Amino acid sequence: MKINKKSPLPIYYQIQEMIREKLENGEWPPGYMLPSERIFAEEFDVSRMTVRQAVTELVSEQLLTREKGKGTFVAEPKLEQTLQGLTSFTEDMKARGMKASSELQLFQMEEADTATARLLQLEGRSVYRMERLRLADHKPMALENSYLNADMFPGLGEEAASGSIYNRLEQEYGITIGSADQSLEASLASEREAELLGIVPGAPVLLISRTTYTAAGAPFEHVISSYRGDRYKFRIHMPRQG
Amino acid sequence: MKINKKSPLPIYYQIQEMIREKLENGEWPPGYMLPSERIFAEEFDVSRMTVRQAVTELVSEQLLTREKGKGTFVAEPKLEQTLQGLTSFTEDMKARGMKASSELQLFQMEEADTATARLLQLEGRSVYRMERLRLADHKPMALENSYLNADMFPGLGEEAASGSIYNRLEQEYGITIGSADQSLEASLASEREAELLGIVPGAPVLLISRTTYTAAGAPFEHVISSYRGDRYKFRIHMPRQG
DNA sequence: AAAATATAGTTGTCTATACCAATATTGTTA
DNA sequence: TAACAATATTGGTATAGACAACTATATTTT
Repeated sequence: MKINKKSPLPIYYQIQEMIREKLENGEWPPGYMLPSERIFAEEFDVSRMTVRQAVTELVSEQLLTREKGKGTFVAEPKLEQTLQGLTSFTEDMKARGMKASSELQLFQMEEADTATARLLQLEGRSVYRMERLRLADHKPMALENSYLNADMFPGLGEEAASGSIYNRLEQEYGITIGSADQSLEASLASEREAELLGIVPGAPVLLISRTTYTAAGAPFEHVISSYRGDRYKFRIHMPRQG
Repeated sequence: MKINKKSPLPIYYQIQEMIREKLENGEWPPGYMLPSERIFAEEFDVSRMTVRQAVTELVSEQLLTREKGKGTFVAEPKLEQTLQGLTSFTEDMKARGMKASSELQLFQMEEADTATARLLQLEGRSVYRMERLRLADHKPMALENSYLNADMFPGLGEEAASGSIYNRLEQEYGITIGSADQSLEASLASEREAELLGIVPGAPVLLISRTTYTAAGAPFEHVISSYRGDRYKFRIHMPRQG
């Protein structure tokens, strides 16, 4: 509960981070009333406007809510959080109360086809291709084909397929994951898909295609997954207007 | 380009709305550099901080971007906008460059089944049910079944099925559309679906299920749509971490 | 006891100013 | 002309204070 006025970090930012930490570690639970702006200002010996600047951003992130005449309160958890962590099969299954695992079917470097090269904006045409059978509670759920821009991740080995690949890309290759485009369509299982997924050819599958971008806007990954139609529903919450 | 200092509306809000209007009518296109905060302040004869308050919110909405030492600029259109207006079939098709139309198959008041009653949190069990065949460029695209809470919209007639039903609900019944939950899954066309959609039974269809809530959080509509798998892809952009 | 009133505390809005940091522009020099 | 330096402009941070609008509580009046 201290700030450093001589830090190069802005005061409002220090206060903001302090509050954020209280929220994250649960010290200030949903519904909790924060100290008033004047109390904050006095405690830190800063102007009230500086406190307001710290709080305003957290309010716009919907972590806090302000009520005129009453106070500032910790917001209820956003339903919107369903959107986050959704890229990861592991996270997705965890949220559904299932245990995720996978069987590596294939890992190799290869020449990208035209569509993939275009999506990944490839200079050269080398991609890592990774095919994994995704299991939920040890039962087949999806067949996933990933294509990674090989130029961006030199020396990536087969062991990357196990564990959290995103963490590794962020830590070892210094990228920051930004946004993603996804498309979903209904299709029928091919022979190979059917065999691996344990369904009959022609059974319905949900085809999910995703392109993931770095925070800088560079596409680095393209994934095409076939989910068993009888086991998987894609859920999404749309905050406003739809 | 005027503000009214004696209006009960806050000055920062008036400035904000003025800017918003310039953005919406295209007077200030993407990339356009806004007058500097000091210019604004002088022009309106207000404090620079007041101008900043107006701009800050628009920046947090990603309609504007600020660059230190350079200026404040109109942001490029958000890809995220694909999320908005997505509830409406008409809007969706328009965004895809196609013309939407529909054929009303059924409109009646009926008793809700258990699942629908639960989703809509019905007191009574009356719902309007509306079945519409949705066409894009005059070709069948989806079969849509809507269930509306009848208690909330007394006297709704068959003519509601044509035109923008959301506008009507907002204007005549005073609701404000808030959020929505959607789920997507792959399935196979039933006999009836196949006939209306012009495909063979067992062809892949994308089942989209949506529950729409008012801004106050009350569910008022549940829609189940079957989209032709060969003609429709559901696209979504996930801003961060997604 | 109930109703009206005062009071204190909260966020909301706004001012006028000051200085900092990053960038763009202009002027000067080699 | 090119490189460098000075200046101007822009947004970023921060202050100290003021009054308004709203809420809750305490007090007084009826």
